[in-house]
Amino acid sequence: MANIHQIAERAGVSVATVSRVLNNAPTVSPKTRSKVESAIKELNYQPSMLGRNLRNSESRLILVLLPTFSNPFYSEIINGIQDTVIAKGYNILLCETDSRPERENIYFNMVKNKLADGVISMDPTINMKKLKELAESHPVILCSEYEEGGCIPYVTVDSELAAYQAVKHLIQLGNEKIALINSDEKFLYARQRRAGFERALKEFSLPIREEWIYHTKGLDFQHGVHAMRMILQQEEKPTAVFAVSDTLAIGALKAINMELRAMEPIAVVGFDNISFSSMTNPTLTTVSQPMYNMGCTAADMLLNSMKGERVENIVLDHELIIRESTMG
Amino acid sequence: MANIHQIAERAGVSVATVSRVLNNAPTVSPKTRSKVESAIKELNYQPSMLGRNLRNSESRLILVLLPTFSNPFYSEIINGIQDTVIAKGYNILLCETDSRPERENIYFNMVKNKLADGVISMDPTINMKKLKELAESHPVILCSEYEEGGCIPYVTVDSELAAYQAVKHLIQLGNEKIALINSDEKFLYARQRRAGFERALKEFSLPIREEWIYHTKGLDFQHGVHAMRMILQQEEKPTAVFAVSDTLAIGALKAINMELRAMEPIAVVGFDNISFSSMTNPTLTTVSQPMYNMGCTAADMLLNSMKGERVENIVLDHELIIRESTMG
DNA sequence: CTGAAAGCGCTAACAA
DNA sequence: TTGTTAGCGCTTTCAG
Repeated sequence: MANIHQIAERAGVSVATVSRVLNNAPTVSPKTRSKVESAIKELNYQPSMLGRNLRNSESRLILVLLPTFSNPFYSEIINGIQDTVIAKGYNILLCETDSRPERENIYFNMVKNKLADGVISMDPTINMKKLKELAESHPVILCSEYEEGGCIPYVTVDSELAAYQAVKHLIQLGNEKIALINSDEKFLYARQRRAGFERALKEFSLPIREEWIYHTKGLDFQHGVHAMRMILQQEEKPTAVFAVSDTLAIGALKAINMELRAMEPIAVVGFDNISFSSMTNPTLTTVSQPMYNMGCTAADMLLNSMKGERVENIVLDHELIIRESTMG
Repeated sequence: MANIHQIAERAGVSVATVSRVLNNAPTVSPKTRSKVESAIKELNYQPSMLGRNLRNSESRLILVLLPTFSNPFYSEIINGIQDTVIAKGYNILLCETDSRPERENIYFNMVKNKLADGVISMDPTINMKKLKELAESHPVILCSEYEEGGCIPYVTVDSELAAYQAVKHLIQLGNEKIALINSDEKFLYARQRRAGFERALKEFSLPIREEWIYHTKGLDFQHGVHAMRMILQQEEKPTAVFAVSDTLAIGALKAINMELRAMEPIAVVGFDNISFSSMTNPTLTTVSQPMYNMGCTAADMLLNSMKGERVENIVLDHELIIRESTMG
């Protein structure tokens, strides 16, 4: 692969002029420009990103941290991020942390090492302390999961309100015995969704029964299946269940289908509106998060932050999508 | 952020010695090493990847091309790739082409520009001509979708055989009227799966009826729903359907559930064994592809190819997973 | 409008 | 065992 010197030689100009042509500098005469351009064509030259990046001290790479690829929730967000940054000449370095702390270090170093110009984290399991440290000297945006009162800008939805509305919907349908399938409450979203759940129950003077609250160890379908089974083992069974993730809700639906064919149906509400949620039987009532838009927003915020602008936190709108799983 | 000169100065050594410590060269005395190491600690130094990459003329980044994030099939493969390359000190640059040719160019240039050291393509829509051109001078591996008789090494499964076995399973269950939901036959896997489908029918002297073969314009659930609806509009309805992707099969299942509650059940077989396929109602019989392993294998092949080794094509084993959708 | 030259941060050949 | 130095490929100031 040719380098800039060979182009300069071939075109009979200096490397500076080649560089100017490469960067569309206005101060190049048309004649010189075309000489350089033909040299570039003839030698099939591509400027090296490595050299350019070193000189400019930027990589034009955005690091995106996510806990796992297996939850489709993240796929949609990534779509939004990718479309947004590509339009600005950036690319994404996608990193699944798998909730493994040793991986975090690799990624944080990549940023410190200048291999990435900024970070979007969607990982609730991330080491906030380290991330905040990184954020002091590098652009960082939190997407979806965030930190209350923290100093890192975020884009998210109002989980508490969304959960409240979801549970209220169940109550208004006549359900008085409502279970909650939550994930680990070390995550902010889990605490918020639980708070919304409790607010709705309290508003209607319904008791909060701990035996109907189950905390899963993950968000896979199987965790939802297991949670629902545990809840169904209770002597008194709930008539409805709110799960904090569609994946859990879909697992719950499966467990209900398997174990309760002869019983009263149990209403189910999920959270996220992943594309599967309209393919289940029954289709799933769920809180729709604007995932694609959230990705775009996070990317815009990061790009602005990288330009040195101050960015504000953003809370996007959600929407309760009512489908068959709460229609008896 | 400090650079190597500052460390050298602080430690009272030359930059070469610092570099040696950084790269664990054996020819550094323990005393010097510890001087350098404390300087590194004190200044909180991280070597710049930009400088190192330029010097070494490598980026330690692997470009992974995939058509879309929304098919979970790819997520699993990516897991395998990521785990494998991270262990070798590489990272992945994940690129969704969305089947947009202009994006392809961006990515190909990244490789030519040295921003990526090698490519794993899982994108059936990729411009093979350009990819082959790239492969002449850069390491490239095809994963899942490949080219028969082409020169780019690949890892895949035997789609024809898998499809044959899947359809044979349907026939042995007593089905004689079997529909095929295929994607666009410009894709090799689609042609191969159709060939397997036809081989099974022929073996049992069953006619191939074009009105029961539907080609979708994509692999989303909705395409499966639509395809099944079209097939169900036929005067004579099939008793079973083979879909070349779980996403399509799940959509088909949905269409069947919606439109045929009172009718004979229609058996369905999918392809991929995505995790959602055990959550549907009924659970989906499907061909399991070793997705994680395929990702690991592709990554290993690429890494070897980057070392200059010759790599052989690999065909991994598949397995028919029999679930409720073919059990009446 | 163009060229010479410095330098981004690092590694490695060579010399000592 | 360590230091000096050239140079990876590029951009950009400064001088002309």
